[in-house]
Amino acid sequence: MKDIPTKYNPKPVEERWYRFWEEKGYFQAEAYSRKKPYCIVIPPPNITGSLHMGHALNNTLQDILIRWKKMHGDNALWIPGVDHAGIATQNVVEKELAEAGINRHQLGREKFVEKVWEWKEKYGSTIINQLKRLGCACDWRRSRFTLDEGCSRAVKEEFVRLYQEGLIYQANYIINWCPRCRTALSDIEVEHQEIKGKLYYINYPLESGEDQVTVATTRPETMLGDVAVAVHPDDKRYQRLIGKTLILPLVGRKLAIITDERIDPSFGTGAVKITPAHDPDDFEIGLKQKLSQVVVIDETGKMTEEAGRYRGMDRYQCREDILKDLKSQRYLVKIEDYTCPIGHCYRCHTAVEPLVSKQWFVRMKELARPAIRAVKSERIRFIPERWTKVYLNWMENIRDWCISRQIWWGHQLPVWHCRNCQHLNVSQEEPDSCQNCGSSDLEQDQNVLDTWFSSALWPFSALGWPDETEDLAYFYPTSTLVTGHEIIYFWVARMIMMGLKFRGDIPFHEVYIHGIVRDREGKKMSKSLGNVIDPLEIMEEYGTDALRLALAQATTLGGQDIFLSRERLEGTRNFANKLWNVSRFILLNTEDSNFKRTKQKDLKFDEDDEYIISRLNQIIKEVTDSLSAYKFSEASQAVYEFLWHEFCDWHVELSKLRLQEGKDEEDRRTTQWVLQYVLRNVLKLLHPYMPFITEEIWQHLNADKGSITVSPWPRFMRKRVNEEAMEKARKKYEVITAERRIRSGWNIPLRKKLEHVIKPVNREEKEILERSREKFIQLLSSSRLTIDENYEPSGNLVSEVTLSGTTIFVDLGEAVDLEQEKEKHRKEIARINEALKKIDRKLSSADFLEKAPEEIVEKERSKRNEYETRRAQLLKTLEKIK
RNA sequence: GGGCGGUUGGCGCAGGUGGUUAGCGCGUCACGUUGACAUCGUGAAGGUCACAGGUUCGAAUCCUGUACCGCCCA
Repeated sequence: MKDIPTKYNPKPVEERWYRFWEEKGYFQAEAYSRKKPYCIVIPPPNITGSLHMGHALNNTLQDILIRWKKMHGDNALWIPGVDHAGIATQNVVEKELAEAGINRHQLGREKFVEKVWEWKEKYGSTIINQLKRLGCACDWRRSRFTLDEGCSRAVKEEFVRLYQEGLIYQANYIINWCPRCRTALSDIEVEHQEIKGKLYYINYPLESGEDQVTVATTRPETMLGDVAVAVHPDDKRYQRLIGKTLILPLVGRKLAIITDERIDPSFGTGAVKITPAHDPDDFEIGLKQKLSQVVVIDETGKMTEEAGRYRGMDRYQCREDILKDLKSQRYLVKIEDYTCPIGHCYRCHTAVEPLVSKQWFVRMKELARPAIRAVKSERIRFIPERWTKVYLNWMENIRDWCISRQIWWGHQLPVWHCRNCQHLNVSQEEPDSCQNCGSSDLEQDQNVLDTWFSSALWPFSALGWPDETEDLAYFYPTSTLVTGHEIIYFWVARMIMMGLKFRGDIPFHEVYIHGIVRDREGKKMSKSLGNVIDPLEIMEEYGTDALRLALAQATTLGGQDIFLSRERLEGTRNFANKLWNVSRFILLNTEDSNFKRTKQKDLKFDEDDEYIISRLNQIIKEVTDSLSAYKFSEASQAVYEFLWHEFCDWHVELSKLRLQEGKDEEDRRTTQWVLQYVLRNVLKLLHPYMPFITEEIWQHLNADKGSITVSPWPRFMRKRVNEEAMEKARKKYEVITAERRIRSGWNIPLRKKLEHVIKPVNREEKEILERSREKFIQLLSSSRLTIDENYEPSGNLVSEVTLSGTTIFVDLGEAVDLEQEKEKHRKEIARINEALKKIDRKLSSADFLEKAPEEIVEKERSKRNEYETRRAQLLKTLEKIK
């Protein structure tokens, strides 16, 4: 303990204490406790993932809540786990195979899935280990995987029940198809990006040859699948043509000119080609008007047989060829620049192709209804509140959910097709024979389910569902969900729907939505932009606690996006070092005391003690209140300010004199006790944010077993807040600050001792200052100190005045030019005059006196008095300067 | 096109329910190596709170509109 280094070194500390916590089982929670449950389920990171800043933020906030609640006395459980991430994981393994020159089809489904499991065993725990480095207090015994045995049963249960209730159906419908991943995607898995493209105007001649219609399109290659041309029914330009027939250029197909309300007359020419097989809007129109669907692009993005001589061509190459042909045959009228949103696969960013395909869907309206109610009735609360609207807006316009994916990694549908009678056998276990015809010629559906279909169950599947476990009974509904706004639709909404559906209860009470981590320029951090700040690198360089504190401090109540920079991290690292060093000081100066055995009644607190204990209590309240309201930043800021700028800057400095041995033993013991008392409480308040350094110091302080992790959270004690003592102490600190302004103004270093005269503004202040005479002599570096209410300044004196009007004079000894001193005072007087004018304006307004609350008026009056007193002092001093 | 946010000193941000001498961190300037800490200390400079109206005794804070920036949905 004697050789505590002057610099905090995070690395060994972090390794040591995380192991210790795990070994002691501090993160474990059981259902049988009589304590209040507090439960968070982790937003399961993707098994292919590696910790990025978004994870770091998300999990830091959860860890803060868990650690705080645990100290607060709740039975806090944080359930960890990972997500099997169907498409993403399959992509990763396929890529690996491709390097060896193999594709999954050569391997076959079974072998491929085996390979993915192997991959999972090998790399799937990367992110878990990174979460441990971050300090996460998860109950790792309970770690779950969305594809483990229990979750798989849960998914089957979910599917079968929804199917039996008619909420799952199979249909031929236009869906979003990723030609690279070769699978269907749900609507929200498509990201729209504005792409600079062209708008092509093409002439479609009338069958009669007497006229033509110009249509505008951004995707000319889809014209091969055109089955009609549509205009708005009220569009005057086309009235005479409605019902007539056009000939599709290059193809020769006959197209009817139809009308539809959905056509926007201001787009292009107001006449739109209709391609039901390749455009979602056209698909709807096609259904309504019973048009045929001509499929011209296949699942690989190539042109089909229907495309005639363009068959087999890539969709983009086909576009070029079509344009060339249209041009040479004089059908192409003009080309305009046009920017339009193009859907891209959220996993691989390939442009999505709308395709008609047979897929499985969940009927959402009925599931959404109770989920809307749960939020509207405030049984579930979003924080910040504004996300409620975002959630409701989506839920109220919800569309059916395409849940089947044409990949191999995931939950295969519990559906068996009868090859004999085509009956669909839907059941948890594989049936021996068809329930309809008894045939044993069955084949399981090849599709797997959307990963979110299993994530939707997470808050209860992670607690044991479909079994009715004690955990489920005790911890469900969970308490808080912490996540980013980008997955409100994907995950939050679906958990609410499924929770209500299968548990008859909400999955969580509160949803805390935090911002997205962005770089200095406000861009979202991403590998492709090369602007990532790697949290692992940061932990290495600045320490985990510094990273955590920086992230927590960067959050706002409004859930604004977060900007992270190295400067900010330097700041929190420095703070950790400050904490380290003040602890070092206290440890070195309290070695001969015993905090635990000291009784408060044997101590003698002075004003400075009262001040710091009062402030500590206010901070305890502030931190506790802030955390209760998810004000992560405010809470940490409060301790930060308190520790550094009140405790270190003032109290510790004032303590130094009192720690001298052989002077006043009682005072010395008191000082030691207060230093430890404040430090211990500060460590606790900081522990949720900075678990490692606080544990390290805590262990030094206690030098015995136990852990700060399970120490009780500080309690706010109103009676320890002594307003009067705080007021008095502040008066003292102001005098010292005033003297420092003098030194700074005249460039006098502290090492040079000076003669000081303090002229207290009144008897009361005189008493306060007298009591701290010794402390003043030390802090002011005074060779002689006079405190005199009736002091009449003379000689080469410079001075400063406090807010209340107490003046401190310093004799500069030799003759100095006092012009700048006079100017300073004049300026100050002028400033006071301005302030007084403003106050007088208020106080002379009848309206103000009449309508403003009495206490506000009173405040203005006392402000006025203070200003006047101060001005009087300044004027008096000014007069004496010659 | 609809919706949601943002606009406060050079930079990044705080400032629920109106009354503060408008705060904080970084940066800047000056001084400083007093054994906890130079990852430090002391002091200082720097803001018509985007703009225009309105409500009010009183607006950074509430209302309306405008401008610019960002995000989401269609």
